[in-house]
Amino acid sequence: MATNPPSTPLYRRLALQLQERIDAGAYPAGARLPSEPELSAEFGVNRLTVRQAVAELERAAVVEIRRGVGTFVRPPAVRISIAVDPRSQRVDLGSVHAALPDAAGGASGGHGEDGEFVVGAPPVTGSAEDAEAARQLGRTTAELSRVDSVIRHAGRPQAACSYWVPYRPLPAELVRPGHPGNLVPALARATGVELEYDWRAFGAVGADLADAELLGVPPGTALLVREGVSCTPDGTPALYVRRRIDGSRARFVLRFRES
Amino acid sequence: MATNPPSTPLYRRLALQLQERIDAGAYPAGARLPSEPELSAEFGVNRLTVRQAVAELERAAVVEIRRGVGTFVRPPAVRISIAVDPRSQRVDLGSVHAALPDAAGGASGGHGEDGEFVVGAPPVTGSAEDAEAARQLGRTTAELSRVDSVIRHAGRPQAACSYWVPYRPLPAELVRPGHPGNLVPALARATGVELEYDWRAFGAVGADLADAELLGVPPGTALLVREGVSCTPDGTPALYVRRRIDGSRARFVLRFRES
DNA sequence: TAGTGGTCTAGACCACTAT
DNA sequence: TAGTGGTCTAGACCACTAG
Repeated sequence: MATNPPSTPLYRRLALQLQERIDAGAYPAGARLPSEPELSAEFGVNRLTVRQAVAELERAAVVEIRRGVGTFVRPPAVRISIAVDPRSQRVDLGSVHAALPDAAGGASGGHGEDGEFVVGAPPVTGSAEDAEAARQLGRTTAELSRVDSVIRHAGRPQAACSYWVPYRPLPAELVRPGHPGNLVPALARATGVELEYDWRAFGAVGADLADAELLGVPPGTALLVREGVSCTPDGTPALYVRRRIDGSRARFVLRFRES
Repeated sequence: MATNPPSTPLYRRLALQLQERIDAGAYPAGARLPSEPELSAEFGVNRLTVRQAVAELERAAVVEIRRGVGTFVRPPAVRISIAVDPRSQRVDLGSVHAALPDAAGGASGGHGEDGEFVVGAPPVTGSAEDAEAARQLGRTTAELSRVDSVIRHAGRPQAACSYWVPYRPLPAELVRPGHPGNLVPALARATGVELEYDWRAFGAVGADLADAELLGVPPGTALLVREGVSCTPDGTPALYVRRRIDGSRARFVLRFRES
């Protein structure tokens, strides 16, 4: 890179230069960046340094790396907007199910693979997630059942979901890997309770290795987390749910004005 | 690592092994992991491979790397809960300002540095963010002013904020790097309008290089994004705001039940 | 000063995608 | 097959933190 390190590491200066080129339109949206050996030669740095720079841009969702093909400038994010009615209290509105059909997906899609699919019913152990669920439901982990699922749409996994209920055992057919449709109503039926919102929270977290695998994204990808407790009409906590959604593909919207 | 690659790369298998040890309590929360040379020797792999594994765990918020000190298992996330009243329509509720005083920060804190600080008023160009703001406000970029700020608390930057208003120029003192307190009311006063929510959305994104710098986190860190439009009582869009908050430090909560 | 993580290089080989 | 990105090694030097 010619100049001396002004304390900023080489790979970051390289990333900034590439970012500048993209912002300036030298590499427009959809365009392929020069290959790693080409960048390596142009800037006079090792290929690994190039990779480190490009990896940062990928994590910032600036470029998309396609193995065996090249690295491409991402077009402006097109994200599914999932409506959350701030006033509605019943049922699990704002769910990914409700929103996905309206998705303005660029790629065609059209598979028989859409829907929610159980991926397993892991035992509730003392893991951090399980402990949190127990705390939220005011139970011990021994009283809880857990179901994990994936919601697929347009041929891609879009959301990873985990549900905890203070009820066990769950019916075998509900828990068998397959596609029982929307899990929240199914769980409500199975446990014999009516569900309404208690609270929901939005957070962000880097994908851990398991979620990365489930969602088909690199570990560390920014995920939007929507978690919360639903309860029976008398206020008894009856469901803790935690959904992880690829942040570059979806967002939740609250509208405050009529019309 | 002894065995042959079962198609899963070495560094990921290493990451999984470390994750297992952490889950099993071999490295409890707060404990220091073996140093990179130690892990390198123990598993018989190159130090760079170790680093790649540990870097994944860091991005998944499993460990925290402290330069010159070591790598430590992160304790269960303690995140600020920022309340969003789903029914309230006036003012900028759910703001970071309102929530920060209640923060259950483990570290002491107690600095005179808390508050919102203007970091600049960059010209509104054709950047992707500026274009989005113009679209949301129904204006051209030439009509907009922009202010960027950082909200600091407990000695740390907690949120990066950008505001766009269809009004220019803004008063110089509002835009001068410093600490004008809460910017939303200040902007409302400066532009002479009353603000109420139109909509707010929650998303997640990896920190780009600029936000990483502002927030003091590694690029690619999962950020919680809260964006939206506020308008005048007659429905004219008057403010587009976009806040980025370190996802491991905060979340937004909507409560649906009274009490 | 000793030990930790951070950066960078050179070179090798592999896996995937397109043609 | 040729070209792309993915993984891994060996070794060097630097920057930061603690005692």
